[in-house]
Amino acid sequence: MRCQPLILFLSAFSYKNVDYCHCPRSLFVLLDIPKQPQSHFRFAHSQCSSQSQSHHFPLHSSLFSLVEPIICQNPAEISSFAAVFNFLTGRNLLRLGRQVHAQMTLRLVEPNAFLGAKMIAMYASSGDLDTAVTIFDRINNPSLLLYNSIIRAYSLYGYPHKTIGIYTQMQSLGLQGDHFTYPFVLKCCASNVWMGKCIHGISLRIGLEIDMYVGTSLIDMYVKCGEISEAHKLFNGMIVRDISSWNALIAGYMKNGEIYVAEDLFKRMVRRNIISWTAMISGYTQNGLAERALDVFDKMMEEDSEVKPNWVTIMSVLPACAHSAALERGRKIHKFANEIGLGSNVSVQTALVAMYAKCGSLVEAHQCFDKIHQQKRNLIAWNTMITAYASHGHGLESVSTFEDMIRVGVQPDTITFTGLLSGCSHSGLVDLGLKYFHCMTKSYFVEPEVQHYACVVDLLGRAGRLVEANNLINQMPMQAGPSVWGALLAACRKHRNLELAEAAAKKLFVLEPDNSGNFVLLSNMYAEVGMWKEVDNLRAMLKNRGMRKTPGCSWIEINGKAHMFLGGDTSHPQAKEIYMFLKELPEKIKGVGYVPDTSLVLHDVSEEEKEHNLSAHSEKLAIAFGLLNTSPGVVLRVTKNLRICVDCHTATKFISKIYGREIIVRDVNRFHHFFDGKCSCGDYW
DNA sequence: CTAGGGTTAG
Repeated sequence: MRCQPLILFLSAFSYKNVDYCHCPRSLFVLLDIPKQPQSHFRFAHSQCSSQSQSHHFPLHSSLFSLVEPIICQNPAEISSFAAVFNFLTGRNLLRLGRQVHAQMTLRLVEPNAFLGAKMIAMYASSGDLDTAVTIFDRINNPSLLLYNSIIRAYSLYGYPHKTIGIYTQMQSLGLQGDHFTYPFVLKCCASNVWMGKCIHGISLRIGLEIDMYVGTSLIDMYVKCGEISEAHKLFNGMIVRDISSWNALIAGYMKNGEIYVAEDLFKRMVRRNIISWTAMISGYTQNGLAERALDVFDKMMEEDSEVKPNWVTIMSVLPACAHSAALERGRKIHKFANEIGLGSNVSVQTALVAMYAKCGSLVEAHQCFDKIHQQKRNLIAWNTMITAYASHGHGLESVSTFEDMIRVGVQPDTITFTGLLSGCSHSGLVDLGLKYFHCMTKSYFVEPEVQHYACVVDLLGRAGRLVEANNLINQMPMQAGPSVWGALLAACRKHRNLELAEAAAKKLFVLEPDNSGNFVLLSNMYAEVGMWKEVDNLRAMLKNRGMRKTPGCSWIEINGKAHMFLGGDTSHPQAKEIYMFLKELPEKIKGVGYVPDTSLVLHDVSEEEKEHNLSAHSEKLAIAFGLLNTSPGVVLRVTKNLRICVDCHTATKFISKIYGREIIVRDVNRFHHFFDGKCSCGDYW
């Protein structure tokens, strides 16, 4: 094989699309390796340092034999090596890169600033920042290009201090930085407006603010520092505006909760790309408007055929399905993701696991997790699966998944333990949970945080060990947050400890003054023991603060369409049938042992809600609607915005028995699988 | 070179 064309080819291919027709056949081996999306940067980092490295690079020796002739024929050619490193950049081929590097060293090729920059780019993109830094340190006559590549590396790895340090060092050498430097330096000012403003000033002084990339980076910087008006000012003053400048501003307004401004900007855009659409979709999701997110996704698919959804788009729309428990929608998007070749993207797969779990289909969630290639299973993927099991009350599976994760050498983090501990508490695995809690620092190097304490308070509390739970709160090394007191309050409700409940509620009224749920819970406890004066006091407090009890709301998806019910709702077209069904229900299930729990009827907060008697609870309406509109054997999946009430829980158990149905209810904090008269929570929720 | 991003407790 002649080598010069190969070098030319490699360098050309690294920059632009190349006409494939003239390539030697063997080169297709090289061509088949896609450039990795940038996120692999971060993950490659941890993957490469784990022991399973060798599985990543099965192609190395054959690839190396392709690259070798170039090196052999031009042993001292800096440009040959530069072309090869350039090609390897972004392809996650660390070992091959190291082989080339070794050959280079053997042939006594000393890298200059140009070659050094290419090497740094290769190492940084393959997850080996340390080597990139070493190379940088050894180059004697650094150039702007060299500085840019190390700044890029540091900034993408998320080391703001290092980036700024190198940038300062560069300045002290008299190198100003160019339009390639500033986007990366600005990325590091995300939470430091002061620094951002300094860099902004410098870029103005050297006349870079007219650069599109620098301009957009400045907008993004101000957005990330929470100074949206500053960002908008910059946007207005920009001479050359790009789609990305609009996108950055739209995303900023969405993050700031100013949806209308974002919508207006989006409407005013002359041209939109996939990022504009994705910004809208994820913006809606972030602001809790899942339905709108799904609508925008559909609209994009209908109206804008130019635009092609990518993995970020899919990842942004799946949480919207999860949020609204739209299982059918989620399945469709899953199919679509497979069609456009995103089926083996870890991030998409992880989003799928979460979506299926949150839509109540633990089976499909697990199937998706299984399909994630062993080596690609990163921290987030494991966390998602552990949390999925936890929310479905499969504590033992949470634990065994956690142990698998440890076995394959993935280091757990704080979220892993919240998942694991909540799994233990949802399943009543008190001792196991306590064991993990007590050894998490020593064995796994994860320091307990507030949310872990909340899980353990919940764990002890559900089991009735209220005094221990309370003691734990007193021993906490940090301030107990709302989640901790909330867990204690819920436990006190379950085990009827009014004294502790009052203490917990008192804290919560201060910590969460807008959460009516705490008032309602305590009021229900007073009512249970007939302390009506206290009930009245709490009602008055609610009223004074202008709050109302959050109305109960449930929905069920049938044939891909969501049907929503409020407590006592009569507005549904089939309301008559539903109420007829519910009227006859108690008599039917009394036959198999149902005893209505009417205690809660008396405790509704406001008078007008008294009419919403037990049979009209929103979850019952949804279940009745489901039974009336599906064929026998179909699984019913109901989602509720609050916790399921005791009577509905009991009734649903009996319904599952006499109708032979599997009914899956997602309430605010967990899943209940009803089947054959039993619930997966074991009445432990 | 810039813009969009999957996992968190009651």
